[in-house]
Amino acid sequence: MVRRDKSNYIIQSVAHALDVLEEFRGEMDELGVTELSKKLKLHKNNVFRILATLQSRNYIEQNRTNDNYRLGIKCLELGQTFIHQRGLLKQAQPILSELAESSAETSYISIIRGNEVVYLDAVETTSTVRVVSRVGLHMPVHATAAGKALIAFDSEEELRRRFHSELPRFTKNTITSSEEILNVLGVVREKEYAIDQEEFEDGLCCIASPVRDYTRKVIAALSVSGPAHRLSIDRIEQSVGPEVLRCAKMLSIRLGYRE
Amino acid sequence: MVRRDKSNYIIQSVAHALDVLEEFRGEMDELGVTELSKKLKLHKNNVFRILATLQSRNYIEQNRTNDNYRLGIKCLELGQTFIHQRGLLKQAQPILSELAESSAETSYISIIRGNEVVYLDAVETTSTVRVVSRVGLHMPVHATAAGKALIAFDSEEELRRRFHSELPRFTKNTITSSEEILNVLGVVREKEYAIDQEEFEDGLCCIASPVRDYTRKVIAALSVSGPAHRLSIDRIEQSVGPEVLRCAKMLSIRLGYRE
DNA sequence: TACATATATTCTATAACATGAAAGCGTGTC
DNA sequence: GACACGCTTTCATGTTATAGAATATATGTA
Repeated sequence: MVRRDKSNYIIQSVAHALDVLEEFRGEMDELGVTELSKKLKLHKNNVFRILATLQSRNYIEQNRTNDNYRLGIKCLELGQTFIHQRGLLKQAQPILSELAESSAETSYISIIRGNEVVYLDAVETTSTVRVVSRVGLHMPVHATAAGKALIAFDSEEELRRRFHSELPRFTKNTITSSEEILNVLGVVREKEYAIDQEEFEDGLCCIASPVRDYTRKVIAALSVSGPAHRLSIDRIEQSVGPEVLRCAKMLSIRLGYRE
Repeated sequence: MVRRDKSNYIIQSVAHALDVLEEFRGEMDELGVTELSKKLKLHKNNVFRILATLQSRNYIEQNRTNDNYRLGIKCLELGQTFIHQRGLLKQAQPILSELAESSAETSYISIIRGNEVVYLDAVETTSTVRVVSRVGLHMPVHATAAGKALIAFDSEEELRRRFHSELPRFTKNTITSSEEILNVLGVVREKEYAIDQEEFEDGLCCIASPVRDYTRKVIAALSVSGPAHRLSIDRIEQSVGPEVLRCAKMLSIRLGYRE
């Protein structure tokens, strides 16, 4: 079906009401009927009735001393509902499942706390060889894919502040040079996903991609981890890497991110 | 005039739209047209058109994979606007009072709008020599302490975009060189408070400190202003500056800021 | 494959109601 | 007191929101 544009179905009176509501976004937090009427080219009686309707639901309230109108508490509640419903873990759940299935590895959602990655949730792989779950663990930023994805888009100043000396080693693959990690992060920024090839734990590889929200900032990392023998460079670059990136972008959109 | 109850002026179609919007408050974050139609006893076509209208303004968005609808980013923005317009002033009130008392000068809370500082509220000094209140006034960012505090933490790119040519002069002390203002802002970032020494108005000095909220961004400036003869450099650096900073930090915490 | 079901979307005509015009009321200023 | 201004109230009509039905698509089942 070729869908008609939804603008064909707009209800004019509702749109006018939204016009009124949106006038309160400006620098003036209190507005009068006449002022709104002039700004919106609506008759005063119309503005009054729209305000009365919005006021009846507490989206708008009236300052009794000067008769001006301002936003009401319902606006705050609506915003809080948005935040609640669009919460990270809730929105991540279906995407973690999808990623675990499509990659056949364990998927994770993690955040940054100081210099550590915190794994918040996971969906296990169905493969026969499993790795130990990381949920609840704190891990070093520089030696994990999730950590790299979480910080890759920080400012250069912030990154230099974070990496100014030799980094702790965990395996023979761990990157311990600040200079080298900064280079790797440049690659992460280009590819939009990060890799950990047995840098934190022998035999374990991870791929992670940044997740953003309505603030447009990286707020989490979506990642997949599995044994090195299953996660070859080929498989990472041809299949799992782009899949993690795709899922991370999907999650970002669900969290209100707009490119 | 005995005012009639405003329920006499409610616009039914707008009320229906608000009914639809409010159905998204529950645990179900995604809802379909038919479900909403049944819950609200509105015809499906009506619900569809209301959703289309709300969607055109981003109060509602549609999940493309399952055709369900959910709250859109505008709800968050509306909530944020409410917080901005109502939360700040309410939380600032007691701190303005405290600061006016401890500094024995007039305290202000102000925000930035474009290239101007807007003074939202003030608590007067109890000193015998008073200055004219600035509440409601718009003033140039570069020539006021509040303006400097509001922009000091913008990115260098943003600051260079803002200050790229000669700045307007108000007094013999006004900083008119873009290069110099950028240097001064560096000092503001170090001290976490800004000074205006008769730069906008002869005989008037101000000290301002940035106020942040849960977004971790600078959203307002807390300031003190008084006559130059009372606000010596010594007094500013030894007493009033740190006091303004302390109060600004207190207000930041009240607004949800966490270091 | 055919059929049933469910849902979002599309179309249309009419009567309901949103709009526009004007009047009323309260407050402030000269 | 006269006038200006802004919010609120009243009323009639014509615009448009509503109600009813149809359409298109996807999914599930036999």
